[in-house]
Amino acid sequence: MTDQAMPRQTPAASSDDTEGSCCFVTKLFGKRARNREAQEERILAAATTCFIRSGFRGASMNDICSEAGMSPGALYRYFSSKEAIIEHICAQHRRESAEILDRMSSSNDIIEAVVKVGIEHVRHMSMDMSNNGPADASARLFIEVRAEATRNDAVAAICELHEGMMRERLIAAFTAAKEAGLIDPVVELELAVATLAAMGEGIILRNFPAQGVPLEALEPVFRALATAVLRPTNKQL
Amino acid sequence: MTDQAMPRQTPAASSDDTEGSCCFVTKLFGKRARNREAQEERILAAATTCFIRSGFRGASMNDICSEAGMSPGALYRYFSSKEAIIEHICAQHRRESAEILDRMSSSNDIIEAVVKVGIEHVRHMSMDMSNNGPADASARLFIEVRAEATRNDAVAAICELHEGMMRERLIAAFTAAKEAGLIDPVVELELAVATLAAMGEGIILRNFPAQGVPLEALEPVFRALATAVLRPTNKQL
DNA sequence: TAAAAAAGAGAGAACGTTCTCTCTCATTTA
DNA sequence: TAAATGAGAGAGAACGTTCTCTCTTTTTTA
Repeated sequence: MTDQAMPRQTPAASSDDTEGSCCFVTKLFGKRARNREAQEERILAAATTCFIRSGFRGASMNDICSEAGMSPGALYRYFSSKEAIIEHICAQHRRESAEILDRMSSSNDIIEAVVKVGIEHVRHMSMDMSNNGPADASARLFIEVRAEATRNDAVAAICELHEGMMRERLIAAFTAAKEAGLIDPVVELELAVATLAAMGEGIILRNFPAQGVPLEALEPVFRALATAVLRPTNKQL
Repeated sequence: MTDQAMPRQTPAASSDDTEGSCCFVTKLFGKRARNREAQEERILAAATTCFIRSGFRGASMNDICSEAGMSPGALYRYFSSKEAIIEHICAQHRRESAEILDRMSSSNDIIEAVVKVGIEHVRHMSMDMSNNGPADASARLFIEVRAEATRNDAVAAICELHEGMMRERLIAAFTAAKEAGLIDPVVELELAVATLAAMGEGIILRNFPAQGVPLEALEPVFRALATAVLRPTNKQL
């Protein structure tokens, strides 16, 4: 099965050149620069679609060109290699995952905060409609990124970078919660964080929402597991 | 980095033709048949090594031939295509995972049985020395298989087959345990099985042993999570 | 049992295709 | 008009697979 061809289009032809393009600012923020960004995004979106459909190795540059409605000559003006596109997409995906943690509430119920972040993470992975592909596109890409990381050092480094950030962020929140008496003092925070992360990723990997388990059903599961990990001796508050 | 070349060898040259080759039994069980099996295994082992190193798409048939010390002409006598080798290896890997469940004890402590199976699963995935590759070779292959299953229908069917068997096996054990009063009556067994499976696979995905978390440290984690899932209201027995 | 025929197994060159990436030249934009 | 942009042919390597040929082993024939 081959990729759908798209009619080639010159993006600047989309006729909204209302903004004035004056002086040297044009160099950095003018139409040219904006167009370059738009083209890069177009390529990345097309590549993401192709990679989800066929994998990093399975999708060819021709596939990506067709999907983007662009010639190889044009595409290579924006990205120097397929590897560069892969790394860009991996970084983007891992960054988006990490950013979910930034929205974690610092309320005084650490268990509920963890549950909310877990659910949010699964929702983001399994019900992403921003691409026009399958709902679980992001989860598929996640598996692909992880597989790539086992043999591609650059991708492994990207994953490690963002995972380290997530780990730190969680450890900080947990340390505060522990001091506030919201987490059992016997809990080893590093292991707890690793366990919760493994759980979340396992649920993404098995793709619960796509298998008929609704997000709401996942909530008590997350709560039970978070409680088991953070309050093993079951003291309330 | 390219694959190591191996000196070609004619397996029949290994001069142990002590067994008499008489009558029609030779046809099915004779040297020829045994040799064919040995060659198939040689190819599968080589392919596994290459696939772990470079992925299903990243490893070429030439890589596999070099690793097996065999020419393409010889290899294609045993497997009709690369796809056939991939499917064979996927089936083998998933079958081995499923078989771990067959050794699950039917003792009267369901939690401990689950813990043991979980640990055994992680050990099998993360500390497999049967290949001479990395210790977590099996875990890497697992991720690759899962990634392939998202876009290869044949591989997806293989995964689904074995997963269904595992699910049934666990549901049966849990149903018995529930009737014996070892599992909280409010527990939905399907969701419990799915949750435990996700946890196990998440831990394999994150590769705890390779990251410095020893198997023994994993035991209380598994126990806490199994308890949370199977006895949410925390009645003892 | 000895010679002849058939089948099996493997090596390695070669096939057609597809891959990533480059080059040239035309067109658009500032 | 100079610089930026894009189309598309295509180079060169690598891909999965097949082909032909040789050598060995087994089976059949005399």
